[in-house]
Amino acid sequence: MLQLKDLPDVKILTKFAARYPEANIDGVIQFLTLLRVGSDLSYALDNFLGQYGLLQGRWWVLILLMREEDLTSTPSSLAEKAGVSRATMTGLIDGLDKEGLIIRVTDITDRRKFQIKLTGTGQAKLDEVMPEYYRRVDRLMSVLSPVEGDALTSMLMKLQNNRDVFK
Amino acid sequence: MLQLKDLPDVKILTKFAARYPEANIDGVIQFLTLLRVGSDLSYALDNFLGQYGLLQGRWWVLILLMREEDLTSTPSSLAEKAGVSRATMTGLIDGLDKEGLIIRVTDITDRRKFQIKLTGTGQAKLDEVMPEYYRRVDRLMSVLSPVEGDALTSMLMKLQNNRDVFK
DNA sequence: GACATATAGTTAGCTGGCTAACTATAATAA
DNA sequence: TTATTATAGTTAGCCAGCTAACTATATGTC
Repeated sequence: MLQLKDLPDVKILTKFAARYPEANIDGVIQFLTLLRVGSDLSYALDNFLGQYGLLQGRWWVLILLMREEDLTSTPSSLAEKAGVSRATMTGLIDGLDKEGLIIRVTDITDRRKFQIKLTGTGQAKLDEVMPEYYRRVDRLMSVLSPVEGDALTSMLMKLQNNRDVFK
Repeated sequence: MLQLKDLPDVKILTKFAARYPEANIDGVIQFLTLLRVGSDLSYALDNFLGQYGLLQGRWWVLILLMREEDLTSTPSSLAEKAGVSRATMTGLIDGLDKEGLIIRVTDITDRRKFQIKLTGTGQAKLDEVMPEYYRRVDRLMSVLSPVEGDALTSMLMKLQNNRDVFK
């Protein structure tokens, strides 16, 4: 959620630095900026998807299904790939099912399972959203040169791999 | 929420590129990486704060109060600076109040308002959390050189200022 | 001064996450 | 074969956001 509408000014930084000398101001600003930009972009994406009646969770399920050769997967596998709990995936699938974007097919070989399949309607929804999505992302990222873009990803991955410092 | 546990492989990318030729693969990967790293780091931070009985929302309120000369602010102002709705701020303040980390003081000049003040207990909580927080952030960001860190912030701000492409 | 409008804060009800507990089924080990 | 353990999915209940509607108070205009 953290938005940090207010970057601290010099006076504030001085106050905090006096009380907490271990603070590395530059690092903190970089860190907070990353959190803020990530959260704002995520919000912007949700907003965009909302114009098509989707949100990140549902949209992502459709994409994961389209990735599959037979447009089919299981709730567990989808949950893992989307990074949500199985309980959450149940809810996402319920919603997509109601709107006819996917169907639940019972699995003959294992009666605990369902196979979730992207419907024609679901594919049509993706065909409606994705071209515009790609155009927007392209426009967004166009402020970075290819070299910068690579550098960004590489730095982000370094941080990602180092995130267990918070553990 | 979007976690993208699974970056797409070449076969998948080819499939999507065939159907959606407007896709700029590099840009999409950079974008999704940014969302993912931002969300994972935010999650890691919440996890860290949780060890002290805090979450980002409450922690942020305490910091905003400490920033003030007289350790005092109003719910509206806090809401705006924290980037949450006033309704959400009511809930955050309720929680902090119950734990004695802040107090509500009625405003004499405008009876619609409260002044929210950081208590000694609240300051003590910050004194407990912040040094360790700064150490963790310092360790996290230490994988980037100062030059890289500056470049990261500068690129992030470019993207931030360009996020209305999703509007 | 009285009425209309604006502002501060709260409440109610929605949403999409989560965990933990549950049911059904499958797999494994005695 | 039966008992145990593991797995798939759902349900129930919690949490922290949100918006919209509400109450109380201030402000501004006729």
